[in-house]
Amino acid sequence: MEYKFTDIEKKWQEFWKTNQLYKVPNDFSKPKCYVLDMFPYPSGAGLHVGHPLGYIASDIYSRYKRLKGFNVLHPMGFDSFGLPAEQYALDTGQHPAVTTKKNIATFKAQLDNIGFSYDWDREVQTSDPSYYRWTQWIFLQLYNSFYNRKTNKAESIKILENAFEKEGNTNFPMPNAQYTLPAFTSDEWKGFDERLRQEILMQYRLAYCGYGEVNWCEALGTVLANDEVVNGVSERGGYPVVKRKLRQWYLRITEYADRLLDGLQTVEFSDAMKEMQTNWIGKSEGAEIDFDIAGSDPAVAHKLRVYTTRPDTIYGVDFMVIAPEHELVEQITTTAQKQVVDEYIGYVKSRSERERMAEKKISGVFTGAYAINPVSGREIPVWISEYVLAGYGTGAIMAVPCGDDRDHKFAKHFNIPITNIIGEYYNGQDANPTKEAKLENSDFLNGIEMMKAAGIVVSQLELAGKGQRKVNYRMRDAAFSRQRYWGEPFPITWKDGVAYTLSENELPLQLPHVDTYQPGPDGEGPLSNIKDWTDRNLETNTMPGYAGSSWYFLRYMDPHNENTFCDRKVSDYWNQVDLYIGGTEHAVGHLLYSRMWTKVLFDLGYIGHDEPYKKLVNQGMIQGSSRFVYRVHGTNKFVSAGLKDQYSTDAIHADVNMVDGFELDTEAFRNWKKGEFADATFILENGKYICGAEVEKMSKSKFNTVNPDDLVAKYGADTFRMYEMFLGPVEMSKPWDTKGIEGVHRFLKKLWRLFYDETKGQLWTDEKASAAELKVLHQAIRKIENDTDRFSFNTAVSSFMIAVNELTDLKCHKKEILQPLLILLAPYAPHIAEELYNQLGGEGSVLNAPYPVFEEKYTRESSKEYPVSVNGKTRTTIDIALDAAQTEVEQIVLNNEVIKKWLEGKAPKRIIFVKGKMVNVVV
RNA sequence: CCGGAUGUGGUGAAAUUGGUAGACACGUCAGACUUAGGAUCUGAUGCCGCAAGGUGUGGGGGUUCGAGUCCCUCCAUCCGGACCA
Repeated sequence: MEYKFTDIEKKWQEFWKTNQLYKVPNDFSKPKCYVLDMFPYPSGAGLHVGHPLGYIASDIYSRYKRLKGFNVLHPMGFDSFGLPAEQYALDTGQHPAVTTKKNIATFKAQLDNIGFSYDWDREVQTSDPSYYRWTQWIFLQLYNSFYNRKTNKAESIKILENAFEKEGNTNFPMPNAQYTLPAFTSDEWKGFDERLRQEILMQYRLAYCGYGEVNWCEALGTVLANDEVVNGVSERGGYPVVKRKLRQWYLRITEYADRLLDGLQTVEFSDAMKEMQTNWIGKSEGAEIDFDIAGSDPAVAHKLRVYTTRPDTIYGVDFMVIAPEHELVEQITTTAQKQVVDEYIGYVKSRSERERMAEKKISGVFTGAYAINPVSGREIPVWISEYVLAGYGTGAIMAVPCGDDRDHKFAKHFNIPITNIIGEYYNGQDANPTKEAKLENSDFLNGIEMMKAAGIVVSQLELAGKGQRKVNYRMRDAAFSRQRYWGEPFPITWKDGVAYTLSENELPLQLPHVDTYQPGPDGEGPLSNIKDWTDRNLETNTMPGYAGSSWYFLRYMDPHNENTFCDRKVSDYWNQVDLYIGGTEHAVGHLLYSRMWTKVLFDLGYIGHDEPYKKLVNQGMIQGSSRFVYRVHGTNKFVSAGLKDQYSTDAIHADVNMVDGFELDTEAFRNWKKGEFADATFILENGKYICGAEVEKMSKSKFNTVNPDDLVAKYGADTFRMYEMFLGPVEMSKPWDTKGIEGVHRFLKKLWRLFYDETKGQLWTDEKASAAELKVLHQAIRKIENDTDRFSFNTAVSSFMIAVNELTDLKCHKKEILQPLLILLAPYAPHIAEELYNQLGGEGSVLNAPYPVFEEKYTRESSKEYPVSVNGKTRTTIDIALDAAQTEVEQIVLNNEVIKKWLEGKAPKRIIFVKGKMVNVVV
């Protein structure tokens, strides 16, 4: 009997489906394990071999945990709102709902082909009204909450309203100090009209509407989040992005900065990932210091407030720099300098964000004004320069050229004298940002270490009322609205400029059907073109892509609940995602937003945990390995890669699927692209046409995509699964190479031959296993269990191969050995494992079999022990090297080889002995 | 510039706490069975060398009885953040 993988896989996939073996009950009596993949955006291109890498890893782990007796939640769904579907709709007129549905069907078929153990009953689609109903509901919770800095958690906005009524906002300072009315009393509050009250409350809400500079992308007609902008262009499409003021919705994620930072201590993310999130949050501790402007009327004295992380360098301040957009610019510029300042500001405005980032030219201009150092009383010139950013800190800095590189370059460029406060740490050539120097030229701070001085300076400034400690974050509130159609509508109506929420029983607010997807007027979204929508005064923005993905892991737990987004008892049971697998590209987007939403839902008491993911594994990207053919310029001749230097050629992408390794199938090439190259002639080397190669991103346009369906058809899903794992560690990025898949396929065939012989048929027996056979089995159990536990799937696959090789050598066909081996294999190659397990007469499905238990006694070496006396009858002096933990040696176990040598007269000179085990004998 | 990661045969890669480097597989070579094989099996395969032997984990230095693994330094590649005071 042959290994007919296609029949076997079809048979068992149907069996699992009809018997609902993947159905996961919310059975609270069993220990749980939640294994989650980042759900895909169902693009029109379908899956390529890069996608399933993480899915296979998580599927193996889920099946493994299931065998270990856990109730495993391993769901899949689709992040089906998003830009590409809408872009496609704009191009073709096809409704996003239609294309999305089609794409999802394709994805599901492709996924099922690989044999994943998803419980499709729990599938979620973010664009489904029964799902986004709850996205809208959670939005309302965000909208109706504020962050109470006293209790350090989100609380109902009603608590805030009551407080305002009683005592004004003295105990609840406004998070956004830029607002024109930062403080008010109880009486004032009572006097405010509805509109003003609502406007004030808006300054506190966790989801709020405001005007702000946003990243506006003209080409996409929409606003992008900071992390969707890469180097001044849009991440998707690479279109230019400019700043523009628009009415926008935001999430007040900045209030959670500290908790998002602290939470990282409690989760198992890679150091790289934690680092990225930490950098994105960008917490820095320092001080705000007020400098008076010299000569100004004390009554209206202009204070210049700066932010610094190094208050200890206060005596080294040689000049001040304020951002060109700073509000004080106009007020402090002297008449003499007015013209040059205006010119400079004009110049800065003419430069795009991109230019400012690309060419780091030193530029700036003196305002004519002087500030007074609040500690030394020294008068310091105030400059304007674009290297100071209006959006960070206070938009103004105190420049310490001897300690900061940018300040130093600026001082040198404009010939500003430099005060050295760090002695020999400063060489006159380059700034030195040391924190270790003992201060000089710093009056009462002289001789004090910089680290200590910082505290002293801040304390003194605080006493004098000229400064205070201040923590700054680089992270901004997240823009939460898009001028787009294909997203969740906001459950908000507008009346007289005041936002009102829909009531919960009006949800879901369904996305209306439209015939055109063109943007509305003034950068508004397509919804503003719909009369019925605008008549109802509904918000015309929609939510961004990350809205639906910020909580989907909760919906999987209780997907059909119509009373709540997820029952509290159910979320308490499934709790955190035990293993989350996905790419690094979501490091600062999705992962931060979903962490914030989880914390909010936790604060409001809807769930019992405040970090969504316990452990995160980042799968590497599978790149494409492109192939090129070289056409001799201006001809129809193609020259093999090794000879191309002799000609002038153009490189053309050739489809990797018609190349075997590097050798081109020239016939296939002639038939490719409807015969575009039908008349091609080839200049071969050694009778072959060799292609050039390059590693690139996997993409259809580069003809380097490989469809998993093709590989499954040729080798079977089990081979495909194991091969993807065999490629290397899941975390590592690597180019796809189909070549080695034969080896894995060969392994499965070899395994099959332990059970069946083509001529003899069934091979397995009920004989008792030998010690050698048991040793092979138990070594395999130990290794594979261990490897699976630590996600080292590539070495686990190797261990299977070793075991099967050894059993083949031993001609072992014993059920006692083979059956446990199949259970070990079931997570990796479920179809063949199920088939053979069944053939052996295993009870029920291998999916529910008990995992084999490793017993050490079977793996012990059976060697004889030779006690050797060292202090008694010595035949020679032996030097015994011990490791630190070892204090004495009672017995040395020598192996036969050493004894033999000893008897030949080669006495050991030194025996190296580590942790009770002899590791080396120096003869 | 800052931060993180990686660097091991022709190739993908192994090597739990420092303990025989290169497991396992691809590829290659030789052979067996075959009408044939892109099936299967056996053997060889880091490099230099006919051999004995030498050498070997990006380069250099160090700690150690012993270093792919730890420390210092330099180089290369990839990823992330970048005028954040």
